[in-house]
Amino acid sequence: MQQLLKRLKDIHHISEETQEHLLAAFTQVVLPKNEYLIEEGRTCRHLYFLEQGCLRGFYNLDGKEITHWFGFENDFVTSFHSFITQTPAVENIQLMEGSVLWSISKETLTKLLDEHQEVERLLRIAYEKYYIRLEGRFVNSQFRTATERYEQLLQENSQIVERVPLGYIASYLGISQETLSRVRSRL
Amino acid sequence: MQQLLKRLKDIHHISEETQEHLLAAFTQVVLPKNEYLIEEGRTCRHLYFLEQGCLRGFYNLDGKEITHWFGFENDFVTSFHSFITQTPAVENIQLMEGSVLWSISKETLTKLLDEHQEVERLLRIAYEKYYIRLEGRFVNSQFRTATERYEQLLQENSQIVERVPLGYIASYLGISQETLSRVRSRL
DNA sequence: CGAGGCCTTGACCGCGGTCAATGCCCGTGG
DNA sequence: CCACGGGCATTGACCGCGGTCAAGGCCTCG
Repeated sequence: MQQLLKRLKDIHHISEETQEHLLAAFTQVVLPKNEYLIEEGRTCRHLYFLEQGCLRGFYNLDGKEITHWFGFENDFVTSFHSFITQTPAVENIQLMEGSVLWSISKETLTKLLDEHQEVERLLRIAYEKYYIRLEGRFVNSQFRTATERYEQLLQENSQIVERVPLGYIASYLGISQETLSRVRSRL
Repeated sequence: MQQLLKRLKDIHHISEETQEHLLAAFTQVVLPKNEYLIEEGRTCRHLYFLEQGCLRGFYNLDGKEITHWFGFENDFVTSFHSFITQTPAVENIQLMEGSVLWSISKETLTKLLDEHQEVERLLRIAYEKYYIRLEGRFVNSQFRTATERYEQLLQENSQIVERVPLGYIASYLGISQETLSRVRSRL
């Protein structure tokens, strides 16, 4: 809970009063490894803060699972498309470790947004950050060889390599598991 | 100007009073073909609304220009990374046609955000939309063959094909111009 | 001890990149 | 009016990166 509050305050200053209302809006969720947070086809009604653990977002393409992002400690996670539009998700979110999360429903968030201008600003700034993070990934994803992608991952997100099975990492990088294995053997 | 107002109202309802303040904050800019809106290395201090015309965002990689997005009528455009963080841009934005734009400075926008909760909400919702749009592009960019990418572009953004040189489209799709040409000849 | 998950290694080959030549269209100037 | 040059697109030759298929090694866990 303190972790969540600290993360929120890192985004933008929050008054004492709003802090209380914010924290009261979140509910703790503890789930075991391999559990699903969201399944494809169902509408995602919650936004989660990941206090402890890690998870992956993946979708199915021609019968294969494509992992396209990972979440770690202090990330806000959900199927954004589904959560924002309240339409069925095209992706799944699955825990890769037993995790501790804090959950807030769409309705509760909407209420907070109506009642506290600070929350509106907080969310706007959070979106800004998430937008440019995604943009950065997008720009780096094209026009790089398999080796370059892996080396960049090592430099910028080495915890992924340490905590995640190689098969997931391969599809995250947009290459096959076999190619990733060969890249690693050449170091 | 009416176009800009309509676009804003499409995002979220705005009171009469806020409407006036919003419109007063924008300045018209008319620029000829090939002009730059933003150049790499300079910090981007304005957000633009594109009323008429079209443009491209591109960055340099190993001496080649990589066009990674296009803007058309009714788009809000800027180098988001640079505009949000107020650090030097890594990309360029260049007009592909003579264009009519409406410009708002970072300072003016910040002031509006402080004074009108509605603007804060408007921007938050705009970011939501832009975020899921980018996410969609990202998911579709990997694991598709050159032919699939082009066919999808034809279906979803046929105006790009009609208004933009093929060389730009090729790098937008993440393929070489020659490959795009061959894909097109096979129809 | 066997089964299954995870990773590695080998053989093969096709997609798509690079390089280079050529064609086509258009604006500009002699 | 035609000639020339530049921008844009097409086409061919070549070949390497990385994908697929398949086999095998190495854990861990029941």
